[in-house]
Amino acid sequence: MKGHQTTIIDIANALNLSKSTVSRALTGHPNVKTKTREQVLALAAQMDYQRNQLAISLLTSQTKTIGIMVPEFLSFFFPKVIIGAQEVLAKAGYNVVICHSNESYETEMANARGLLASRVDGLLVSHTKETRNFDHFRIFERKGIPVVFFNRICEDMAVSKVTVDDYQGAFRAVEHLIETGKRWIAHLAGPDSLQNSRNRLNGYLDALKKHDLAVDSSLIISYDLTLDKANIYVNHLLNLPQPPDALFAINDPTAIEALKVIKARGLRMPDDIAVVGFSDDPISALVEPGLTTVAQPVTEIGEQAARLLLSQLQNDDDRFEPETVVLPTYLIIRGSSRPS
Amino acid sequence: MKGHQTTIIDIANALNLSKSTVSRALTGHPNVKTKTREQVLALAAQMDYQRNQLAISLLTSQTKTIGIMVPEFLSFFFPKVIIGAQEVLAKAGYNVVICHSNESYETEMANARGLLASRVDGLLVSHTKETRNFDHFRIFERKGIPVVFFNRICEDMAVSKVTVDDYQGAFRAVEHLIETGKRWIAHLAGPDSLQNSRNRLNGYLDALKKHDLAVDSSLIISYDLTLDKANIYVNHLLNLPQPPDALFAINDPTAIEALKVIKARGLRMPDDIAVVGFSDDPISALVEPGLTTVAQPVTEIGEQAARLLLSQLQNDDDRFEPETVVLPTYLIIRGSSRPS
DNA sequence: CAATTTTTTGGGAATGTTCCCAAAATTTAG
DNA sequence: CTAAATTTTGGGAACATTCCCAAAAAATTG
Repeated sequence: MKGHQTTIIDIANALNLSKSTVSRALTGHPNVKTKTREQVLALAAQMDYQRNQLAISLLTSQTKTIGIMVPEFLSFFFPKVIIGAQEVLAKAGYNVVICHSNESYETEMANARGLLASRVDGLLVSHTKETRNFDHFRIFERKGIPVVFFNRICEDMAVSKVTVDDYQGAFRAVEHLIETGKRWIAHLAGPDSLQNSRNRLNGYLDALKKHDLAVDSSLIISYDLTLDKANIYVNHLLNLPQPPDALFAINDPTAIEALKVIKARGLRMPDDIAVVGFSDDPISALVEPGLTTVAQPVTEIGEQAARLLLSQLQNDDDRFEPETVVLPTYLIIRGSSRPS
Repeated sequence: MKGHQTTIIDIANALNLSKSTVSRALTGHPNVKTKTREQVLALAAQMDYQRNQLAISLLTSQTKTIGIMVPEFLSFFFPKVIIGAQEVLAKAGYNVVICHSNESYETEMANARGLLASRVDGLLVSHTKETRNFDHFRIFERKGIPVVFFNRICEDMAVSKVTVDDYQGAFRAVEHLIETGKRWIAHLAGPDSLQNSRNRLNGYLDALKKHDLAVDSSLIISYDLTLDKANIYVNHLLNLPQPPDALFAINDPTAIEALKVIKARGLRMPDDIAVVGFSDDPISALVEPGLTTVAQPVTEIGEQAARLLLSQLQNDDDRFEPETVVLPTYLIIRGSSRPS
């Protein structure tokens, strides 16, 4: 008994039927005598029969499984995206396999190989900050397995993509700081490898330009998103001969780290220095002062990515045109920048 | 070309070899001429060959995949457990499929069916708060697929389990409140369906008893962990003729909701009312005042659960003895209860 | 150089399922 | 009651792989 799972052949033998008939009864095929179907169903339930998806997938060469690759899932962002995607995919009868690469390029490649071997039907990807070579994703493209990028996207691949308007969000955030009278605005930027880092940086730069403010390169620091580094850089900025009167951070964890440093130094927010983050992490509403931040429709990113993938999965007969969806962001103003 | 993945037969035909030889070359079997192996490997790389795990799993009847079922993964807790488990399992050559049931019993059952159909080799489970019937997990047991419960465990099943010492943690937390002079301590408890809720409640009760404090049932409220309810109940407690001077909450999100209500009412912490949570959510260190909380070794829960599963997976020849691991908790005292 | 040993290769079964086509059983019509 | 039509069932191929056993090729020995 050990290790042996009930198969349709076990049921067929027990009832003196052929596996074909049992298969038909189980899958709800119409051409089965009612009595036969009932017998099969009853025995299947009794024997804990559970269809073997491996065999079916092997035969039909589709697994009805989508791989989702994310760089991490300790912050609220990626789990929430996944939930959005999963809901849409589940409705279409797809399962989901989640891989997190822990921001490691090596792990990401290994995961991609694994998903390829387990024959996922499609892929939703947000790559690591280390990823500069995308060959492990191009294999999917070559094999005709649809790939959709979200949040962190690869510009060079002709596949569907979902992002938020990072440029506009950053622009609006910095303009808000300028409107509240800030003139010497620092930017803790993300790594250059991420397209959304670059877009946010450009939004920052253009907002300064629009308002005829000088861009000072000593106020712009790109870093790798590890929080202990954020701490160092914020301290560095505050130690400058002319410290900034505002800080726009690449994301909320970074901004909150800045809040800690600023509070520890006894500076007042926003009077001495205002802070704005990006992503509206739930924590941001709870810290004191509340963190002004650029919010994005997180669940919708997942939903949209899933929809783009599904549409590609369904219309595979003719040539597919990749699509890019850019979702809007909106500024949430809280105590860290609201003029008193 | 479309939809067709390269197989060993494609390679075999191209090189005028049999599929057996190609298979051997690819799997590193020793009995292959070096030159043949090189040819096969070169062509495989060139043709983007990727072994079909479905076929292998079907043949060997093991998928080298472990299912992890969690009720949610928006809070930091479950992702962190998953990361711990995944690390241990990956080292042993296992992949992981994550299912979240969104606290829905129906979804949990559907997920269990899915994992059964896709033939996972084992299961790590933390069930939903709705789950009272565990038949969908017993099927795995009956089929000889090892199951390990963690965090939220089913007492009635003779399988391995990993928990923290909820009783001791709660006891210590409440004793701490008593030591700081609190005498009228409320408890916002979790649903009765969760074993850890019951254990924490017992720890609370026994701490009161040990210090000869009266247990007042109006100060104990069980609820379903939805935060808007928490808000209502905290307000209710504060409106009592004799409001509590301390609150022990089932978890940190609940405690933080309480903090909000208390601050909105202009009460001082911990003088007017002290608050203690459970689980040491990262947010708890950031709110003001900092939240006193019972911390637990989160990643280790996942690691231990994975190890228990692996040991069961490896020694399947003889009878297996289920094991229960109880990990220690420790109290972190912050501003919400530290006497001024 | 034949005989023996060793290395390398090929053929076929097995895994669990679906689906097509043919065969058998049942129902309907004349 | 037979013939035709319909319903129900069975047999076998196919999916991609591994592994066992036998066959072929190469290497070694006397």
